[in-house]
Amino acid sequence: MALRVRKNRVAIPAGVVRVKSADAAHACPLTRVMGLLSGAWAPHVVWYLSDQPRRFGELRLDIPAISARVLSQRLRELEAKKVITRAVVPTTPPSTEYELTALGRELVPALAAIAAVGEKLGTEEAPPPRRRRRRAS
Amino acid sequence: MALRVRKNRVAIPAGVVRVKSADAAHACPLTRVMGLLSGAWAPHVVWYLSDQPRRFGELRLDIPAISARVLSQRLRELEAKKVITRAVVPTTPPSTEYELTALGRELVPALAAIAAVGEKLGTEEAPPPRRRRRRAS
DNA sequence: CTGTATCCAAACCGATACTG
DNA sequence: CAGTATCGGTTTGGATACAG
Repeated sequence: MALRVRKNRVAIPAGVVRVKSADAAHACPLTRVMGLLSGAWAPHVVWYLSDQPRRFGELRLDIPAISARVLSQRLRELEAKKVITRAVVPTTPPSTEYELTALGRELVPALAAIAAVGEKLGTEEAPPPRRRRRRAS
Repeated sequence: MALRVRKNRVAIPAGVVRVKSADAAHACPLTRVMGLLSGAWAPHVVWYLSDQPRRFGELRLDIPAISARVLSQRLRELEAKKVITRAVVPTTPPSTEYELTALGRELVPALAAIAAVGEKLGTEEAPPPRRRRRRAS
């Protein structure tokens, strides 16, 4: 993995190299996992699925701020990435069970670590994730 | 914090409540931290800053895929959120030192957990984070 | 109940060019 | 070196309405 920008490579004077951080050793392990959790809500989905399998509507209640559209999108993406499984229970009315796969469960400790930080920061005021104001009209 | 969607609230028959997951107990601790790491590159910035303070150009080399514009944006956002500090060293040419704050260091373990998962998944092929194809023209 | 389709806004990102 | 300005493109997300 070439360690240099494509276009605007900055010329660092040889000898001023302070510390070669990205040495392919612990290069970008974040990238892989981040790819699995793309989108602001994917982590929440996995998180709420970590307790036990849940259904669409339950997840919707777990994450009030999410819209059905986005929840559906993330769910299908996570399914495609083998992070969760989708099981349709042919009842009336039909219901679906979403559950973490082995891969998905791998992510839980990481999310737990994040949640732990959140708890620790805790009480401090927390700016809402990313509220969008609807246009004034 | 009302546990119900604003508009499209789904009516779950009372008695079918499987498990009350989001009970304000371990509600959404992710949200707070996610807000700190908004954007696909913010985690990387914090991650590469976890070793030691680094300069703008160094971070740019650490994260080849990032553009100067976005790096600058994230840097200023993280500074505003008190995750990092910016110190301008009045030399010629001028240089700047970015360093994690106490808050920023809180995030490192969480990122380490993510990185650990990434390492564990490791060798498996990893779809690039979110490569954008430039337009064909 | 479980989604999907449209419409629209905002966040995010890269390339390039330019300033102090 | 350290940024910012501008431009255009992609991605994510909310609201609403509607379908199986």
